[in-house]
Amino acid sequence: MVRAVVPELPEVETTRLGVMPHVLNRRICRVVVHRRDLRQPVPEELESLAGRHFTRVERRSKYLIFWLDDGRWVLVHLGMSGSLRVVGSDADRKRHDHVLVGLEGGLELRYHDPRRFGLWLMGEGDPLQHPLLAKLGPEPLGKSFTVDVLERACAGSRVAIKARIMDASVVVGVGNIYASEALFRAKIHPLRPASALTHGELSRLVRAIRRVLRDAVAQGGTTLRDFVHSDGSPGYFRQRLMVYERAGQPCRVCGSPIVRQIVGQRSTYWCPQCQIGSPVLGESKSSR
DNA sequence: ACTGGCTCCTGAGGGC
DNA sequence: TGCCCTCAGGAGCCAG
Repeated sequence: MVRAVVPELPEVETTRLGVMPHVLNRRICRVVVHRRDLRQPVPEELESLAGRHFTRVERRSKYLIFWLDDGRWVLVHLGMSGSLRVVGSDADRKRHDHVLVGLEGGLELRYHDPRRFGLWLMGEGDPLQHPLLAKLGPEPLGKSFTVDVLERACAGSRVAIKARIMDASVVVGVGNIYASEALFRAKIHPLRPASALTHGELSRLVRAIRRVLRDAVAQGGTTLRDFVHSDGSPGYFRQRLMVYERAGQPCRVCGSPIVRQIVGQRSTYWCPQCQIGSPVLGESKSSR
C-alpha cells in the first residue's frame, strides 16, 4: 500500500542536493521536451539552451531555481508527482519523462511527472520577484520563521490551524503530510481555530514544524545516491509517520485509534487523546 | 480582506 | 482476470 510520495519540502531539498553536483558547470548539449502541457506550457526558450550551463541550483519553498551562466534561470516545481533524476543519456526513456536536459559527459537530467501538475518556467533578473514567488512566507527552516511571525499570521483568523500552516503566505513547505505530523508532535488539535492557540502552543508548533522537516531532510541525505544512474524514481524516504495515513491504527504514543477527517478539502489525521483541544469549528461537510 | 471551494491529471486500489 | 469507479493531492485562482 505504498502510495506515491508527494514531493514535500524535504524531497525537493533532497532533489536539489542530489541533482546539483551532476549538473553544475556541465555544458548543456540539448533539451528535449516531450510534453509541453504541464500546469503551464513549458517555455520553448528552454530548447535553445545548448551551449549554456548551470551555475547554481537554489530552492525557495518547493521551487527549484536553476541558474544559467548568462543570468537567466529555470524554475522547476515538482507538483504532486514530479521528480528529477540524473541518468546516463542512453538510458531508456520512461513513460511520463517529459523534459530531458542532455549534459556533456553522457548524462541527462530527466523530469518525470505522471500527473503533470508540475511547472517549468524561465526568466531573468530576480526570480524571487516572480509573481509565483513574491508573496511566499518565510522558509520553515530559516531564521525568519518565528513564533511572533506565526502568531501574527494567526491573529484574528478563524481558519483551522492546520489550514493556516499549509498556507504558503504564512510559511512555505508545509504540505499535507507534514502538517498533520507537526500538529501531532506539538499536541495540537488540527481543527482548532488559528486565533485560539496560545503563545506557548504556537511556540511548540514552530518547533515541531522545524523538527519534522529537518529530520526528513536529514533522512533524505541517505538516499542521494539514487539520483544518479538509476532507472527508477529518486528514492524518496519514508519518515516514520505518527498519524498520516494511519486512520484506525493505534497511536504510537497512547494507543488510541487515529482519526481521519477531511479538513479544507484534504485528509487530516490526528490522535483524539494526545491532541487535545476543543475545536470550535463545525464539522467539515465537504463532499470529497 | 478572508475564506472556502474548484480545478488541473493519472495511477492505485477496491468492489464486483 | 478485468472493468469501472473513487480517491489522492500542490497550489493558483475565483467567487461569495
